[in-house]
Amino acid sequence: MTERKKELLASSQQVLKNKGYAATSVRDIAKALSMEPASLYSHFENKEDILKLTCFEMADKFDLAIKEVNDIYFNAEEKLRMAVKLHVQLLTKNLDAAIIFIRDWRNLTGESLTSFISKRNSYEEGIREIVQNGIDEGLFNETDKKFAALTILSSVNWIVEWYNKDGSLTPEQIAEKLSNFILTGLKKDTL
Amino acid sequence: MTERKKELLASSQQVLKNKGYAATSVRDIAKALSMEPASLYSHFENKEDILKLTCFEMADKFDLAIKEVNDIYFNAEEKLRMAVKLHVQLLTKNLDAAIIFIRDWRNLTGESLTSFISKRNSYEEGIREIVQNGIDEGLFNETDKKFAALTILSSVNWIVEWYNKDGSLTPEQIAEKLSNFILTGLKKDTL
DNA sequence: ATTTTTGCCTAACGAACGTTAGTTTGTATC
DNA sequence: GATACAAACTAACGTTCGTTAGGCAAAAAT
Repeated sequence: MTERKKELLASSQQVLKNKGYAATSVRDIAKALSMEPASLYSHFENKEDILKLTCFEMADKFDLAIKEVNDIYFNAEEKLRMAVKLHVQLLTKNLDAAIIFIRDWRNLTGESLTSFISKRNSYEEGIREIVQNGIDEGLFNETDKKFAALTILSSVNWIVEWYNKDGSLTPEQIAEKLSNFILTGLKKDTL
Repeated sequence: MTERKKELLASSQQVLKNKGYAATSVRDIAKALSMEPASLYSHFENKEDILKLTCFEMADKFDLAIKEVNDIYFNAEEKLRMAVKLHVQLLTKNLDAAIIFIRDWRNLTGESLTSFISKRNSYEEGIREIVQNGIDEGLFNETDKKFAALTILSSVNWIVEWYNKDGSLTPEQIAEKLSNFILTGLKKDTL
């Protein structure tokens, strides 16, 4: 991908995240790119191509991150903390793309959609593995792995709804708070 | 609202949840209702009216539920468990509407949008209150209330993404699992 | 110096969009 | 039997949609 294309993709994402993929027209995107609608097609195959590039670029980054974590000989708590930290980093450093990735992947069609879902499942499986590690190590409660993985992912992904890079919390602080919450919950330890 | 209108609204929601509000055309909806597109306008003001009715009907139900919970003299743990239980019940008993409510409220415009957001904030504030109760009672860890409320809500709302009424978990079981997770997290109590 | 490629343009296509006007049909009410 | 109302219809409106064809100027490659 050329520098120009990356630049155009980033600007496209900036406008797509506002109203969502389906409610944003090619003309809206073109305006944000300061060009005529037809000129878009010199860079992208079609409208969905922009969505495809966005979703798969993010999916690939997450895939890489979870594989990295699961290849390391940490204990489950350390693995989980690292997975959350990397996840939060990916979301916050690519906030526009992340918002589209999380909200608009359903608008993919055909093979793109099925392939995206399978990537997503494999990431989810990575999280489940960590939970299983923790159970095997006697560190985590015996639990419904699928349920736990989904709950973890939902709370992590939700940060794109409120994260503000000018806000008071750094991505690192968010990751730590979130990890603590996932690991120990709200309740005080009743010794 | 007449029975007929309720029935039409329910069928509209069934089709809207599939592709999302923005990607679903009035003609799609009409087809699901076995009528001509123009006939829709005998019952609804316009397309957004359907979204508006859906979002506000759900918002009102949640509003009622949280007020009910916060008016009861339970301790914070009981309040939280009840809030989660009611929330899960509302989502699962109105799954089609809930999916639209959660995913598509952003497509509201003008006064509807601002009013919806304010209702949403007030519900969120209700959850924050419960967390504050728990802190005051010395039951919950001193924590970032806003952060905690958002994390709780994200994990609860996420169930619409995987809940299946023919699945193995009843809404009650889901609510209990979720409450346990929120309260105590993954980690085993280390006595 | 000439050719090729790139990046954008103008113009326009056919299709789909949300919506309106006016009409017909069936069903209660008087 | 006449009247009123509701719920659907047919037909079409103007707009916006995603996309294509073809051209033109500047930059890069030969």
